[in-house]
Amino acid sequence: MLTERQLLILKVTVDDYIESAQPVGSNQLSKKSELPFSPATIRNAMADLEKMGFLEKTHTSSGRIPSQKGYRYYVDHLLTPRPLPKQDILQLQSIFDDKIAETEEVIKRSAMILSELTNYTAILLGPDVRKHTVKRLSIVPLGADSAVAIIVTDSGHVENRVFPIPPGLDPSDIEKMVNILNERLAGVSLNDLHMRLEQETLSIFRQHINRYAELFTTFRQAVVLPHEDNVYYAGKLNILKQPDFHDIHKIRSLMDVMEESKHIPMIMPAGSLGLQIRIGSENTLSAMEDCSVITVAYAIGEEQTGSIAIVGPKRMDYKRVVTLLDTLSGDLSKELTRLLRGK
Amino acid sequence: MLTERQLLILKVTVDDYIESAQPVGSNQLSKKSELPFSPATIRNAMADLEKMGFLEKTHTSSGRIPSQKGYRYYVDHLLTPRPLPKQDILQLQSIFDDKIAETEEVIKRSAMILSELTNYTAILLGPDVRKHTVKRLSIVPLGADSAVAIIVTDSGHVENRVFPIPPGLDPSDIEKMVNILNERLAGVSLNDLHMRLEQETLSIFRQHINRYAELFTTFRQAVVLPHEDNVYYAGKLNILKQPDFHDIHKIRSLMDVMEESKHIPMIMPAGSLGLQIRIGSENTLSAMEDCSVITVAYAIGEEQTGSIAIVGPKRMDYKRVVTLLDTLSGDLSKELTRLLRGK
DNA sequence: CTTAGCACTCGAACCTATAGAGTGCTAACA
DNA sequence: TGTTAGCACTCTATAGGTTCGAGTGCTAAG
Repeated sequence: MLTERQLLILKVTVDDYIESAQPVGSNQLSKKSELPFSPATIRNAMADLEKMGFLEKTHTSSGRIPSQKGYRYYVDHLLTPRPLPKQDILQLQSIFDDKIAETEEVIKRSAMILSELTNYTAILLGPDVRKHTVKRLSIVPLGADSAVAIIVTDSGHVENRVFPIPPGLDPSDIEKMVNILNERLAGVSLNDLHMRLEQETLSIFRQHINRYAELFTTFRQAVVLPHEDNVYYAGKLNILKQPDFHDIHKIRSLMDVMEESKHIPMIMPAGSLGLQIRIGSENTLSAMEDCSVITVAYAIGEEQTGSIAIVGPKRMDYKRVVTLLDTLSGDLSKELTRLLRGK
Repeated sequence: MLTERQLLILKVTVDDYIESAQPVGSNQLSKKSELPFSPATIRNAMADLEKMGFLEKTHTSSGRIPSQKGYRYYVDHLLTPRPLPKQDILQLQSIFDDKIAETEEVIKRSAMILSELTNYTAILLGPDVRKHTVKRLSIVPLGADSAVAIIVTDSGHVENRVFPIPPGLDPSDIEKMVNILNERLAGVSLNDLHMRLEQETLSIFRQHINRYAELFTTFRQAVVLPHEDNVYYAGKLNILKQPDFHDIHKIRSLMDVMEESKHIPMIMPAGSLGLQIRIGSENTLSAMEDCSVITVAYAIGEEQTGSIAIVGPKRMDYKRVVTLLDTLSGDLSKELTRLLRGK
């Protein structure tokens, strides 16, 4: 068990290291007014903390830095959230200042502001497009042999894809097809669209449309969404500002991993409610073993969710980021739900 | 005037430095079979080349590296284009392998392949969306108070934006409006859209639609396109592979500049036909003074153009990149024009 | 005109000494 | 008994010195 004093010293050590990025020594600490002890006393306590695995030395006679376990304890027990400075609150609220009507636009702005406020990298995951439902389908012919298929969802999101149409097709057939599609598929989620397309409309096409087979096949291919996940990054270059990252190779593999959208689920695991902090090797990806990631979910209405992640060095300003994310996730949920309801 | 031998030695020196990234010495060069001279002879020639400003020394007793003037001369007079290896040609052609119908998709893939083939950063500028013409306008109401405006262009590009609609508006009015818009504005370029909207449709709205003013105002705001230029990047992280860039601050300001789309016109000036090479400080942006940029334009049909840029170190493999860009720009023009014609 | 020879220069790598920050331990102190 | 002063010790970072090697410029011989 840790004594009061040890706790205090652990906290101050971590705080100091977070701020200075330099190993912390007992002399330095003894100068702080929170710690009215002599360097020797602090040394003893730090030695204990090291024995227990909360602190580490970079070499025999250096000051100490928090270990992974040290950060973990700090985050779990020593984080005294402090209200955000007004300046920050104002800036967070500026996200919603202009009356933006688009979910995606709001999310993009959130990412930007967040990366500016933290100086870390912000990754925002929008709500899963596949849960959106079809509001309107349309097909706009572009010329003799191609057309663009457009799907508008209830959220105002628009998916579109150009696809080839069989040559010599009667334009009125396309019109018929669009009507049937809208009649049958309005309200279907994008996820089910592909399946329902066959179930509900194929037989009707067969009855009403000449040469339905070719048209149907190419259209179906167009609406299989190899949609990019809607991930928004901001402040990718902020990593380069951190003194913790000096090794170009590490930076590269880190940036590589973050760009690659297939790694997103590893960085911000879905389905976790509330705020999550992963420190160093607690991250699944080895390229991120020197990083900490803080994630939080937000909600849009009752069903849809998105998530926010901040990626920074292990030595990140947890206190500040946690408060920022807490606030933003609340605001974002409120605002986006309001937007959704309006529709 | 330069002698034959000096030319040869300049060329080999630049070639060697491009390959090795190390200052080139006379001993090293004398071992090459292209240069059957003694080190002393080569030394004399190199001393001359230095006096004339084509080569530089990093310090008194070091080997030499090409100066800006040296690169310029090399590029202007000593570049002997060499046919592309089959491997590269195959990979370039793989861009058009799948029958992709979308211009944007083709451009994206080109950027990717190009950055892979060169190991530099590729920036591709798509054709100016503002020159595309309206194929179909539509408005899809999302609920009581908002709707999404959709513009499909002749190229198959889709612009969309959510905008608020006045509460209590008659849905049939929207339908009327869409009909009028399509009747009057089909074929208008996106650039002129805003102007023509007022000229051609406002008076008609006045006659046919109740409360046209509010609807018109918000709709007009929606179709003012603060469209992102369609710029596609690939291989942004390739800079980190170059041994020339070790200073994290320089890397950061370079990456910063490249991300910011407002700098794009500075990086790849429009309106230049043919292939352009800018070396070091020939670039307008000071963040790019250690880079070379090679740009080339491509055409889509008779009117539209886009451009391709490769950003790498001054010590870039000009020969290879020039050939690659020449080939790709031709292929791209052909393929995209074909795509356009089909519509 | 070319080249061999040679003295010279400079950076990179390595060693050494020193200063300074920090530690652990012991003994004195309240 | 817990706290602190004192002290020897450790290790890094820095600066200075030496050596090695690659490269140069110049001169004189071929």
